[in-house]
Amino acid sequence: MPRPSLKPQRSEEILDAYMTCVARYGLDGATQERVAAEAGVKRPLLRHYLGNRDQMIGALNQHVADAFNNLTLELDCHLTQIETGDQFLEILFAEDEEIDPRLAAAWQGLSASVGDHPELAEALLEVLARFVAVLEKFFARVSPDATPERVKAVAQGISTIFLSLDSLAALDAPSNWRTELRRAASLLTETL
Amino acid sequence: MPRPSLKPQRSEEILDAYMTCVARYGLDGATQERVAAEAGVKRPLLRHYLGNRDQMIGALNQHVADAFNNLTLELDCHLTQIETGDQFLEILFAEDEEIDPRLAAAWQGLSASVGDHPELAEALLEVLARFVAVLEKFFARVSPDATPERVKAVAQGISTIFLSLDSLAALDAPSNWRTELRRAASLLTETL
DNA sequence: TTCATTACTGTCAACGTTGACAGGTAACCT
DNA sequence: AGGTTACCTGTCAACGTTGACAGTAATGAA
Repeated sequence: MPRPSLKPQRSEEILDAYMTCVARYGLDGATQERVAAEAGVKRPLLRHYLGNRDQMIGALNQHVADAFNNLTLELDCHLTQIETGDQFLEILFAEDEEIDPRLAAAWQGLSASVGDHPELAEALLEVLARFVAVLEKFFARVSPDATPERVKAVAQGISTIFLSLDSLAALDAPSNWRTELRRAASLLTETL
Repeated sequence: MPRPSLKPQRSEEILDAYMTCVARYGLDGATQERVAAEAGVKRPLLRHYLGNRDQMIGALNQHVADAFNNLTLELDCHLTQIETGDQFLEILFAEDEEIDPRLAAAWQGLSASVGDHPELAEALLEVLARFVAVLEKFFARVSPDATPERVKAVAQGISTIFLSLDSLAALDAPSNWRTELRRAASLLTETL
């Protein structure tokens, strides 16, 4: 019968290119032309697979949310084998790209466009909430004596620092800023 | 002789409207039409006073930098009369708009567009560096025993948290997130 | 009053982005 | 081999944003 559909793979590829562009240029700056170039396809294919712009944005939102949730799940998994805050930061701040650096940037790019696309807010919040929750769970385990409020605050603070890392990198900030932020995160963990 | 020039005032008004729009919609979303509407003038006037789009962006960058530097200076001034970290956080996290909430948002909006406008990066970094430096000076004074590295890290961490506050607000994050971030900042100060 | 200068408006052309679709090509199945 | 379906490209129209400029109104000085 028909030719086999590439829709799942192609959609994934395109959404990944889209995420890359959003991480780099923001949602408005991620034009279909750029996305197509990044994905190595012609522009009309974007429409073919993902529909019009609004649908593309919706799909991207889902894609970023899924990717972020995956990170959260993996992290959760890793953390079960870890006993100290510093080991945790070793993972979170690893330079070796174990954590996709586009994720935080894309998250920021989307959240910067909430003014024009209010429908994105909910998913972004939920994704972040899950991330924070995993951190919270971890800290509650390794620091059972800490009050829940402190644990919450530390988890929230480290999440915020984590999210801002890549936007600072985009500014070509001196590299010691990253290490100082890591130290700040470290200090937070030590308060537990 | 000539009709008196309104250039200084009008330019200021327009740039302020521009900052508002950038804080809300990002740089790309802040179209001349929106800025003009926000400022209550016709679009061609923007060009009349500020030139073409690139020049407008340059002027806006300067405007935001000036406004942020003013905040930094005021804060520096306030801090000379303050002796504890918590008093400081009281100012920084005040809900009563003592600190223009558009500032951090506009800063984020600009820094999100660095991919398309690399020339913005330098000013943004410098502005942030000054802010951090003021915090650093303050903490070094009230916690003279703390090591410079710790002071630096705390200042950097709190700055990052401060900058991210308004973008979370734009997401309609539950209000306790703000209080948790404040608590995180508070924990940071207590490590000194 | 008249003149010089600036404030402001109306309007159109140029450009980039998106939407839409016709038509060609490639793969799979019977 | 032929038919069916999906992949992919070329192309044009519509829309929004920006650039540009001519022309009018207002103000203060000579």
